[in-house]
Amino acid sequence: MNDFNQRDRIVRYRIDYEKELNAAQIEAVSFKEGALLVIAGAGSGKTRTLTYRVARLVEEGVPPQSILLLTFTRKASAEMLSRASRLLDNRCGKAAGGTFHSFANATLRRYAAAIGGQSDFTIIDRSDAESLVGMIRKEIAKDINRRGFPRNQTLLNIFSKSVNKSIPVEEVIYDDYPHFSVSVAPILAINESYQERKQQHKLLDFDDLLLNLHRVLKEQSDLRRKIAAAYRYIMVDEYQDTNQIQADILYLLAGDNPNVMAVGDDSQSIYAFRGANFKNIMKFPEIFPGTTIIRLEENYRSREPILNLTNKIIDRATEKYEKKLFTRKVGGKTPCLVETESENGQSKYIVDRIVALHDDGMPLDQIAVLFRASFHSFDLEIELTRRNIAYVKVGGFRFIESAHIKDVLAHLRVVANAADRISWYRLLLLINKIGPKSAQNIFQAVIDQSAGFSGLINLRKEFKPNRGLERLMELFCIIDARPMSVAQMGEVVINYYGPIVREKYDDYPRRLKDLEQLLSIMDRYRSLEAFLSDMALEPPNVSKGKVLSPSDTDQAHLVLSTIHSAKGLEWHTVFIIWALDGRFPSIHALNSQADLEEELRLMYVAATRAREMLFISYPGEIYDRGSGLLLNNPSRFIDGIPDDTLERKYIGYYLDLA
DNA sequence: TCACGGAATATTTTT
DNA sequence: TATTCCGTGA
Repeated sequence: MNDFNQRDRIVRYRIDYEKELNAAQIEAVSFKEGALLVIAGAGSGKTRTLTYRVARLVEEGVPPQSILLLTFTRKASAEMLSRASRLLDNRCGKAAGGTFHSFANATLRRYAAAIGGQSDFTIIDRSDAESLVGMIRKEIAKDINRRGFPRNQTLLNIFSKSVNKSIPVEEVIYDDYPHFSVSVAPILAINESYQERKQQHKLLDFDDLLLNLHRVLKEQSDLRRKIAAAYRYIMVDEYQDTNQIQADILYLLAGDNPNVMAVGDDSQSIYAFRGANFKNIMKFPEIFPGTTIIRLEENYRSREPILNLTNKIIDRATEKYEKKLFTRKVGGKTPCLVETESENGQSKYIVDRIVALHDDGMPLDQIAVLFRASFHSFDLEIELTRRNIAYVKVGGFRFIESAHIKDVLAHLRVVANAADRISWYRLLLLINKIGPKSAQNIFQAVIDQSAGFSGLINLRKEFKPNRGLERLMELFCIIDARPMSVAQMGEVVINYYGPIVREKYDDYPRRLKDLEQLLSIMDRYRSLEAFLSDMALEPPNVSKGKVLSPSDTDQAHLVLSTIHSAKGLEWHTVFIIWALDGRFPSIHALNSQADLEEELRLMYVAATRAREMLFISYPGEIYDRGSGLLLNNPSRFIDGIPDDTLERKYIGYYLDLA
């Protein structure tokens, strides 16, 4: 028996852990020194365990500031910490929490001086990165013929994969994109130039955040020790979705006396496409010798018939930690597999069921419709609107990615970082009569002055501004003249941008509404830098066009969500749509065993979201335009499961109504 | 050098 | 079904 367990008897805890947790959970929560791996099955109280552990450590007298909770989204960590605060007291809120990316961002800015870097970098998202790559390829590789050369998007996928999997770019090409092998040289040249440009313009993409943090920790051992000493207790949630660099960062952060707790479920690893490697979780005990392993196998979420099905689904995975989930929630309805005669028949069936449930008194926010890809819900959305059912859509294309939002942000970004070439281009090209060439000249002239964004104002003589450019100069004069709050700055930018959006888009009223929404978000920030970082790192997850007006938020909404965005959540009733072989699994995953396994886990994640009722549906016959195939089989992940586990139904009565 | 129109080309999930 | 790219005319 170790010291800690002896103390356990003496200390009087304010929280009654024995009563609130099961044996395995208590073991995890009261674990103190060393490395701990918690293999937590779906619905086994993973979040609960992490939350109680934070509270427990604080009760033990650990200073909350020395606890670091790394999660998959910042929302998740904020929620856990606030739950811990409610359990114990608000000391728990002082623990540090966030994603690997947000932690990297904060750390790099804080220690910028010490590492000889700059703190006024801008974080660029995927589409920013794409336009940068686009600029470069035009300059250095204009002679490459279009055909047979990867698009910007693909180029970025290659670069990013190389970083996230810690393997050279060439190798990624040979392994995953053999058809581009002939273009290795120009691709490498573009990559090199891309890395240079980012440095020049003080831009960091998502991968750079992790890379830079990793490099700093690795190369500057004094600083590493300092940071490691600051965070004596580290917890990582969703460990199955970390990649190699994140695992390395964790190792370096943990220091020589690692107190690290990793929680995850290899069966729920669904982010391989961005370099996540579920084998990380298998390797954890090797990296931290002497790791204690605890399994949480009791499922508190789902009724037995649902769990029977999900156990059957994950049985088909070939590589996993063996675990057997069980539940005490016996009884309940057998999950249903529903074939409908068409896509619209599927939508109508779903809406009918939802209306029926709602009429029986079920709140709409207890129901979710989940799907593999964002566009799978288009037809359903039309049907829901027609029947007047309130819904929110999560995942897929986002609010923040729409052109008008990015336009406004570009103006703010050059204020924060005048070297941000992407944003200069973006905002200059909005102006009439200014194209790439003029934008380049103006950008260069601004940079040459090294007077920040306000350098633009002094260019009157050189560039003989037209009306549009004149207005932009006036805008920057206003911003330059006096200090402003984030929201005030947003307001003057939107005032400036108003005429542009009216001219550019027919649907400008809707877009102007979005900008209002953006303003109300800005209102919550005191520093422009923090606002911009957050917009890149954790933008509002609600899809575009579905931004809620404040009056709407009280009302319960049906949830439509991609499965990826549904991770960690649960509902009373869950519908999984488009469980059609070729859609789910996606047609593009069919020729790779690893991809198929990932899709299988995705189906598992979707099905384990349900507490009481689960419906899986697919349209009976769909012609796939892309491949020319006729898709007419249910998803292989649920096909062939006996009727007593998954009840089959065919719904054909909508045929005449379509 | 810019703007516009027609043609070509496709995957999806997110920090 | 959109979006993105290229060539042409002003």
